[in-house]
Amino acid sequence: MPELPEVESLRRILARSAAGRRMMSATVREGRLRRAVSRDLPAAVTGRTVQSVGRRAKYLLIELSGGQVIMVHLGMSGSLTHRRDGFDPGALDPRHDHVEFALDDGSRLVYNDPRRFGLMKVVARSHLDSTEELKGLGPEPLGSDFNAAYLWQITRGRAAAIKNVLMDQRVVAGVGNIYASEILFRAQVRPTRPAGKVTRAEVARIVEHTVQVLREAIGRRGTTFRSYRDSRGQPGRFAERLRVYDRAGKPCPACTTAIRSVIVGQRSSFYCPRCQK
DNA sequence: AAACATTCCTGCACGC
DNA sequence: TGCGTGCAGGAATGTT
Repeated sequence: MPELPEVESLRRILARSAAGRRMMSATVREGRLRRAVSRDLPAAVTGRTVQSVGRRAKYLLIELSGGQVIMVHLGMSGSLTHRRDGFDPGALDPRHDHVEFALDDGSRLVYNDPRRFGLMKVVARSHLDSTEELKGLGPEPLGSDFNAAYLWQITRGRAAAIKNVLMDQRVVAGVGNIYASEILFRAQVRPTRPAGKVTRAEVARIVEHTVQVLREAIGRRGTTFRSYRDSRGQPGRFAERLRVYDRAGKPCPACTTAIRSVIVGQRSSFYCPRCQK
């Protein structure tokens, strides 16, 4: 489930464990991701030192000496693990260890992605914000630019379902399918509601719970259903906090009515027909 | 065996 | 008409 909380968790762990380390080599075993990994990548990063690790939306940004940044997106099924002796790969299949960076302390950063919907590229830091990937992104959901006034204004007149708008990365960057369902449950708004018909009070609740859900998920290092692992190889622990996602037919934690599932914008969505209007 | 955590692209409908 | 925008649908892929 690489949505924002998963990527932010990776960032925090890597910022502690990989910062200051020098990259001794990079190996691309399988470069056919969403876009092909450039052949120049190993040469561009070898010998560089990891200065810091950032994030924009669901993109992880590994900042290197020399002004280069490795931009990583985990797609649907990707993970980036920091491995040393004794590392337990958990559910990760070594056949999908596509890219590997060897660090100067003998540890390795390994990008694993079964479905290969992810992305990895090297960009000059000065050009980061003008890349195709980042330039159209909306505000960070945990930043001050994402507020009720903004969401109110951007939803007016829109016929699309509120859940689709919330997941539109140009509207707000980082909310994916799982958290969208959870946010709307807490905000008591049905995922199918036309965005333009969501009231002021509801818009305010959506913003409030977006922040609350994402913060809580970051605190639990994300959500794991199947193979997602954080950079230490551990599953995320937000899965046990999910109130509606993947719980069709089970009782609503608030009122015990059976949770329903519905397809919105080709993505499965879950809601309580009683609590959510 | 149908479903799926992501993004990107196409094409249609609509309004100015 | 032509252009921009909004929106829906499909595709990429391997696993369970």
